[in-house]
Amino acid sequence: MTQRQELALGRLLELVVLLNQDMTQSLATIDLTTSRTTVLWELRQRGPTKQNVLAEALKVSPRTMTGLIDGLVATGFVTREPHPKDRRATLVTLTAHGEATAGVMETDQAQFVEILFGGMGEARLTCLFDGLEEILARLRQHGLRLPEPTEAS
Amino acid sequence: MTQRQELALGRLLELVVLLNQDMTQSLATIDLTTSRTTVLWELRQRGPTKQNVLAEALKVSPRTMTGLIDGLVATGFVTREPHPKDRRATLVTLTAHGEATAGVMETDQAQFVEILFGGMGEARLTCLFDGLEEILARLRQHGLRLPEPTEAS
DNA sequence: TATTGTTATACTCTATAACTATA
DNA sequence: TATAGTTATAGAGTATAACAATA
Repeated sequence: MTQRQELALGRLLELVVLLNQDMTQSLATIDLTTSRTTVLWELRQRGPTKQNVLAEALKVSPRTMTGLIDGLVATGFVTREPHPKDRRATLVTLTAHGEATAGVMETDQAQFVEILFGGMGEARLTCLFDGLEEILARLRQHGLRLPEPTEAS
Repeated sequence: MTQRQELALGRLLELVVLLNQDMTQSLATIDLTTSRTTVLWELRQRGPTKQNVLAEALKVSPRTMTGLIDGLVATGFVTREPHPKDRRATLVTLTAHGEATAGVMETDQAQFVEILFGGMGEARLTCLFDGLEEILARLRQHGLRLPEPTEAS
């Protein structure tokens, strides 16, 4: 492990932390959490959706999805509607507020991109992008896992 | 917002998610969480430390630190020792197991670096690093925040 | 019998407020 | 009076298991 590689990992982790913090904070100001926002995002793409489908999309248990929807209903982003063909199921549906919020998030994303990459040279952007791609590929190749923790103690 | 910028943000967020998942999973196999691991890391640098110092280091409330230490005590990574000069305070101290684990994590980090950057060309590594630095600088400049969420609904 | 979503239970991270022991 | 850490309480995300209603 060269020192430059170690530094690069440091920057990467720093970025992970910062991006998480920023997103969490910003979303909190509009009564959202990252998990609930992901649900909103899915609903925007899919339209009214069954809970189990959402649970699979987020790779989360059905029970956890119940909780997320509970929160979104309580804060007025979605409603639970009866499924027209299957009385066991409910269709989670965006409210007007939910739609509006999801729409605004697209604008915000554009502004965020501007902050991160605005005015960054073509060459550097390409290079950064390719680097990220390569890291992602490597991570996926290794089964998306950190090295098996060498047994401690 | 160009399409390439949008793609770059996508990769960045993907990486954030993957790194978080991987770290969480790997740590779970040795009975740790990311928060508790951060405490371990601090203890390794600082030696026996008062809880309030740790709370400030993690930017977390004293109450939250109590919970984190409770967990680390229960799983055998640290002990609470009386502070020699201040009977109000406790000194959180790594056990042998805690020391060993913290040590192993350094090795793991090296392996992880190898996965991410091993054999990556000098030029690309430099470029990636510089790109990350630039993004971090931009984020910091903008007060570590996403754009003020344009009022929804 | 299989599926959908719930209740029941549990663990983690997070916070504020009130309180105890000590400085 | 101020500080260190606790109990009390609360909300959010996560999970498994048991169960009701429906397919």
